Amino acid sequence: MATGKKTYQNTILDIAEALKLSPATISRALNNHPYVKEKTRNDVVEMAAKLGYRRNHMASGLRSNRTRTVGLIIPRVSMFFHAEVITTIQNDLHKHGYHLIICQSNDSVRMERELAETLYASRVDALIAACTLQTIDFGHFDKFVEHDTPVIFYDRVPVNPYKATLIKGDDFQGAYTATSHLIAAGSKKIAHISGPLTSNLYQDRAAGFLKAMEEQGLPVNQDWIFHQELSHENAIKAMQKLFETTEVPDALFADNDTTAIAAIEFAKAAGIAIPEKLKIAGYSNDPRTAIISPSITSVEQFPNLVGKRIVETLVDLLSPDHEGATYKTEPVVVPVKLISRMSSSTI
Amino acid sequence: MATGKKTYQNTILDIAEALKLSPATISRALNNHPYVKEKTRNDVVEMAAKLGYRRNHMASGLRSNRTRTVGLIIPRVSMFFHAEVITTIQNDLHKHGYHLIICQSNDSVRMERELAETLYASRVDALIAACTLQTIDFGHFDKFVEHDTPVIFYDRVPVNPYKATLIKGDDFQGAYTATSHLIAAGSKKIAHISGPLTSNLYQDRAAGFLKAMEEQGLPVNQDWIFHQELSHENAIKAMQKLFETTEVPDALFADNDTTAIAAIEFAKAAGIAIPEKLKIAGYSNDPRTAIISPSITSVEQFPNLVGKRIVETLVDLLSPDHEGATYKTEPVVVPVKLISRMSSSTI
DNA sequence: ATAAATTATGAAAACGTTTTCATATCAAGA
DNA sequence: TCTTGATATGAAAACGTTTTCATAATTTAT
Repeated sequence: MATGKKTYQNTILDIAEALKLSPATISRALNNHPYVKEKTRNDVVEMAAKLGYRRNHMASGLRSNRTRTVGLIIPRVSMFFHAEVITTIQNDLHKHGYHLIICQSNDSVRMERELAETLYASRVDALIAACTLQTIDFGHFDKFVEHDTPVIFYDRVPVNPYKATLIKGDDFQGAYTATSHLIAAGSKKIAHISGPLTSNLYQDRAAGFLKAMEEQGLPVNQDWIFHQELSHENAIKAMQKLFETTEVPDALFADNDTTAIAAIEFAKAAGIAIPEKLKIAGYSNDPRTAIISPSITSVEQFPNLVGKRIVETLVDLLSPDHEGATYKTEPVVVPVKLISRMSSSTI
Repeated sequence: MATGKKTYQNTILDIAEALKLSPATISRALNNHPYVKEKTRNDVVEMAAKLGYRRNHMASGLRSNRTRTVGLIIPRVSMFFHAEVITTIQNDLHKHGYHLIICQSNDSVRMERELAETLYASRVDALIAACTLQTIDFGHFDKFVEHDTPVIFYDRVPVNPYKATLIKGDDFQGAYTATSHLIAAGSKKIAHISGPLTSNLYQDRAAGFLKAMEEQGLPVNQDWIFHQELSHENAIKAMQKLFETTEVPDALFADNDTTAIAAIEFAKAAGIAIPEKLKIAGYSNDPRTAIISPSITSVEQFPNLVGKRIVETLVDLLSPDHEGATYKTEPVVVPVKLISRMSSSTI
């Protein structure tokens, strides 16, 4: 009290003093620098623990120009798929001593651009991004690439080559499997409510759908294919269009579960029996698909696996002895799996 | 190129040089220090914009001992209520120039303790926490309080007085309203599946339930009251107990929607008509409650409002001209609202 | 045994800000 | 006009690390 002793947190200098060593040695010992005697390192680690030393990230980051922080930009944390991905990313990154700063674009390109700017200014060590569906120009990520900050895109990824790592679900396979499943269940006249083709996601799913149809020699009715924002309202509108004519489809492949749910609601209201008259498959395996009746067949995307892959990749790219480019040249593809439920049952 | 000019980011020194001023003045101008001439400030701000200057958080934080970062500890980001709260907190904090570091305890007290430790070491300017249901000892937050770092608890808050700000839903009112609603719909024999009484949440809801029953002069059957972890399995077990005897309840008030959903499933399987033979009300207004059939009456907690209140409070407590304690003495109570659906309908 | 190479440590600078202290300028009061 | 007090700026220290450079200690090669 009478002394000028500070009471807040112990620093590297306190350890140095206690051990009669220089701060430089303490720093080296704590950072696993090779040129530190085994005994010295042990002493330091022990004393650090004893004093309850915690590295000051700001001082460390200022000097070394590394923040041990990763930035994440996503449309919304409250979307089921993303919430699950984040859960894993956050948990796994924490194990590796990294912080995660989560930012939401609210599906606005302008916001996404602004957030990228902010995160760049915050000197994050790496950036993870699931872009907006409207993001076509990826210029706001250039800064990162130019300064060798790894960028990882997942879910919604650039269509054109970009110096970043891509991690995505197997959308082609998912759509192909779902469509094949509907066909195998006896459907012949299949409609497809898809998202906008500006996104790789929906391009791939559209291709998977077409491949399955073609493979089974089924005609594709262009009036039954919709490319639109996958909202509840849009889905209802599409259903109205589909069922206002005399010839109606006997199955629907929807690119997300919100659309599939809306379709069920519409069918119930219109007295269309599911799965007898109309079979439905959705995408993402949202928890709601298991709850609604009839329950909805959907494509599981394994968000936790996606998160795991992201962190694995990142840790590799950020490891001090990583060599070469700051991105993987080959996209990492995470498998998907069809979860079959009542909405596509044969009875 | 030939010059030693660095190309990375402009600093306060670059602005100083460009304007023939000292770095001190630049800093003051940028931080709205009163003793800076109007013209000077304008010049500085203009030049900063021109040079694309962005404050280096680490240098700033190191010197001023403020990180402009807020820590958040929650059980899981993928729970609907929390996902929504986070969405708002993150968006609003961002507007005020704060970063948010989100950490998940996975509902483990040990993890929660560890995360508190980490966030403390990270020198967050404030901490927001939604504790584990098992958290009874709040000692791991003492450090923050002792060092005048504001702590805000929401949702699950300490029962005993603690030098922190409490933000919670009106659980008493929610339970009271839901129960009264069931009674008004004609129910007389109401069961209650509640969470463990170690948490304020369930204490308040239990009290609200009892108040409503008492007020209407209805007897409370202790065999029909459960205090347990609110999982799907536990809910099914409770339902089995409730319906294995001759005298069965005609309504159920469930402390969360997972339980209410399980109850619906059980009732469907057991051939108990809802709402004719059994009326059900849940809690949280999870999206699934609107989807399932029959749809479930539930208590909306306005997560976005909770998030808004949290940030408001925080910004106030962190504002440089805030005086007095680092916490609010009175808890902030966010209103709730009953959403009436089919599961409690009178027809 | 001596030189050379390797390993281990310390001194001091550096990172980019904020802040204290000193000093200069300015407006107002006598 | 000269003080005074307020306003405005600058010089330099400080925050806690990491890192460069220099040097000391140790091992290996000759």
